[in-house]
Amino acid sequence: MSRPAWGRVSFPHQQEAQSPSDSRSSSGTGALAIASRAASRCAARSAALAADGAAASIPSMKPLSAAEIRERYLRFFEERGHKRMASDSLVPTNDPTLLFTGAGMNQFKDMFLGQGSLPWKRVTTAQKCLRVPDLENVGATPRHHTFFEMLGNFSFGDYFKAECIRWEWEFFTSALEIPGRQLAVTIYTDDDEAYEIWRRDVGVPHERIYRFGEKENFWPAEAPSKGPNGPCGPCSEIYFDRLPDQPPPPNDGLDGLPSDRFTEIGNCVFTQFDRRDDASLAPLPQKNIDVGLGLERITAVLSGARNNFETDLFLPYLRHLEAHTGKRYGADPADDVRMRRIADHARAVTFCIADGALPSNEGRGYVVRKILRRAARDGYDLGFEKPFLHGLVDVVGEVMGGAYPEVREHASQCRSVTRAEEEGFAQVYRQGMQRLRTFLAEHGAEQGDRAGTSAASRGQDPGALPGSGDFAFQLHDTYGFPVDITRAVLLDRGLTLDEAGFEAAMTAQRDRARAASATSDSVFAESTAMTLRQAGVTPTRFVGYDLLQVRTMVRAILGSGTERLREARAGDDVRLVVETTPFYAQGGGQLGDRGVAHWSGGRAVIADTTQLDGYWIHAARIESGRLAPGDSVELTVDEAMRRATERHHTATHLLHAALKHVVGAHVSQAGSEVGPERLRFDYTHGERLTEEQQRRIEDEVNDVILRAISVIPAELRLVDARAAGFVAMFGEKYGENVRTLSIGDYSRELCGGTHVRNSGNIGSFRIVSDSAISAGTRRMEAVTGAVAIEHARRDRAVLVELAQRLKAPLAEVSAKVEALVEEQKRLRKELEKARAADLSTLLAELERVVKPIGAARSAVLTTGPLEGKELQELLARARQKLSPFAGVIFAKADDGVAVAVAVDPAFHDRLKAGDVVKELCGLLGGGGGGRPDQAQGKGKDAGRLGAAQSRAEELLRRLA
RNA sequence: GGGGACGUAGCUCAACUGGUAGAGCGCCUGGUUUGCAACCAGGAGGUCGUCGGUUCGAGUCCGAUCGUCUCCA
Repeated sequence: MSRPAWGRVSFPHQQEAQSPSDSRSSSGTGALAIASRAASRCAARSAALAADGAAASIPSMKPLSAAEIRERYLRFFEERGHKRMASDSLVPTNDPTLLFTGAGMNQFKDMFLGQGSLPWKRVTTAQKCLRVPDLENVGATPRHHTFFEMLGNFSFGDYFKAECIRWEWEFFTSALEIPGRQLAVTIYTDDDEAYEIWRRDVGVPHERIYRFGEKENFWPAEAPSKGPNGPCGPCSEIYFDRLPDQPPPPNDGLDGLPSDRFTEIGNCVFTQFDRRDDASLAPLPQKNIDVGLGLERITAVLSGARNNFETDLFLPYLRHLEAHTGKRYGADPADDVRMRRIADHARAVTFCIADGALPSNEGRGYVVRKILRRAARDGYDLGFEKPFLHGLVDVVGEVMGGAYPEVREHASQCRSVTRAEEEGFAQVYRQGMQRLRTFLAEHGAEQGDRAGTSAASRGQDPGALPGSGDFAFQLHDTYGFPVDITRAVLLDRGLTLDEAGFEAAMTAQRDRARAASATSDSVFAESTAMTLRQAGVTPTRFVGYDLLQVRTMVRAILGSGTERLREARAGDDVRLVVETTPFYAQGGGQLGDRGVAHWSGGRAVIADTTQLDGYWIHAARIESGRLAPGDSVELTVDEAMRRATERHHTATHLLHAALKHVVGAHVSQAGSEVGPERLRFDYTHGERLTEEQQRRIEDEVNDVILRAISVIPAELRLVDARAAGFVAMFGEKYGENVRTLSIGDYSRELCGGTHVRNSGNIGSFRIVSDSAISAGTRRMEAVTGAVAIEHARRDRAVLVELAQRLKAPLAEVSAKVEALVEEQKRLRKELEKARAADLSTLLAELERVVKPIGAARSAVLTTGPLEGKELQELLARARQKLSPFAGVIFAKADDGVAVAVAVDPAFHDRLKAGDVVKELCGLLGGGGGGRPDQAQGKGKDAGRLGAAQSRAEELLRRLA
């Protein structure tokens, strides 16, 4: 786990207050109102939080907007030689071990190991981060968030403690003008170097420098004693002191302090050791600095707010909620918690969706869903009756869009996805309530006082409704119905939940999951890219925008793992890394190029190309000869494949634009895959396209193709591209410089793929299919160029074959089929009628052979082939007409004899239809069975029919 | 990564331990009616997600697969 520069609160006294008990006072009766009680337990925390408000104002400090603080920070470090880099996406691309970006340093992991490819040794960022472990605390405490921003400055083997500490101090005291007397710092137990710098260089008084152990002031926490191995180091935190005039507490006595005096506003991590297997801490050759400051906290401190939410970062959400619910923030502590939580979650969800993490039922999508639903419930409790969360997307855009343009660019996507999720949750909620009501009705909930005696004897909560723990778990686990709602509904009927049972089921589930997942929690996992860098291989130069063939040198040959090979021979499957390549590596939805490599005495086929952090990886099979690093090779891209892919890729851009025109501006891309055979385009839209819409889209795209418009790529700085109105593809990540693609004024998008030079090269465009892939998302597949012609040809072949079979001209195929279907229906009806008539005949025959045996009217009849269904029908009619009936029917067919038996319930003490069938079918070499009143089976040996018939007569005589 | 549930008519869902696939709403036809989900009679509509297996017989049991929902990590 990466310990955050900004982690869980690390001052020992900073545990947030917890209210010990539930509140039961509310008397809401509506289902949703009931749920609100669960939230009210947060009220006490919230009240405690309000109480400390008075101490917070700092007249000497300027209130600064969050945007201003962010900008001052980045500028401050730019002025000190740092490269200002953009925030990494919330979804880490090259790191499958992480669900979300949770700290500023994530994108620089390789740099910290001295193996990164960035040309800078100092960088600064404002990083969007998401963390979910404290989901339930959000809103109830002053400083918990899911989504937050971390301001960071980093040194990769460049400056170290002295500069770092001085600069942080200078930033706070000069750039933000926080009086030095209002700051306190912490250091790691024996980090005297840091102490000296704080004490001497900066001048912090001794009593304001606190020493803590490895749990609080080491990264990763407790690494010296517990690991993991690898880079680690002490850290030093900076705290804001709200009561600077009171004497600082002694180091030992900090536990007893009130929690609201000190707020952590910065953490400097000094990565200087390499922990080894024997728990020794060896000095690292390259010492790093990783500083993180929480923007939300600093904003709160500087604006004198009593908590992070009452700042310009969050107030717009609270006002929006006030306006739409009629409730006033500050009027009711429980509602305040809800409003704060909604504000936090609205930001989190919007940023996640904008970065391509859509709500779903697994992985990171599930986390997004969980956050979104948490907020949806708070909304219900606040009084919203309809989906409302999507209305906050625009607020996120207003507050954050300046620093993070993606939330504005993808606003319509965020709105529609959020709305669909809200509706999905409403559904889950309704169904859960229904199930719960049924359960309560079946368990005598109306006699609540009776419950619990047996529960107590099993060691469960006395008074708990038996079985309610398991049921609540089932509701939660299988149907997603929140347990606190279940609890509240029970309370409303004077019942309590079997908490012990619920916990047990929950624990079992957790244990199962834990046992099953053996995730490595190493922050610095081995990677192919790192192996290559360690070996001194330079990143690949890509020239494929202009060239399809180059002569170059092999730099590395990799086997299946990360190991490097000295040589590859005929038959080997390897991965080649070369100096310069014309092969496009899979990315931006476009598949990697295929082709061949030639060298003197050998040849390899390249089946796919991918990219890893600047290295182009060519998946190759050696066909002949030998190849070793250092050899010269000629690489040739399969041109037909590349050109076909380009046609599909450029067409994808046209399709995107056409969809927006025809279907609506809310449509945006949700993924795409472009290859030589077809293009696949996923987009957000709630309902199926009409034939008419599909036709118009096809027409529009083909129209642009016919107009033969130049397709113009260009390389721009990202900021300039955005300013020029180029649309960023949803869910994609971009570097400093981006490639843009213009197709006249028809389409302007950011795109690093390869394209045709003129829209006319696409040839033609045909939609192949359009279907739903999940709620709110559809997938369209289309083909272009020769493939489109091929498709048309295939369709025509089907038509021609159809016409031949129908012996009709092409134009009349449809009418002919319709006539055939009609005919078939008519025949089927006629057949049914005929069979019904047949059955009537058979029934009449049955009546003729029926004879009384005892009280029963019984018969044994042998007929021609009958279907099982017809036999059943015949017997059913016989039972109705000849009641009380008992009889056997043998239906002879080519493959055996079907046997059906009916016995009126009045005779079941003597004869059961199932038994009769079993015996008769046994005689006939088959099997069968059924209910006592009616049964059927089949025998394969028709030759023994006579024996079976007489046995049947014999059995029926038991009724006498 | 590991669990659980569900896929049946246009929609919402039934079908006991395997034994003739149903209801309500909607739709069509005819009639009656004309103020808030109108009524009566008749009718159409289903490869029971897909593939394979067990069985005399599979919507039902077993396996695989696709999809949806949900929980845990």
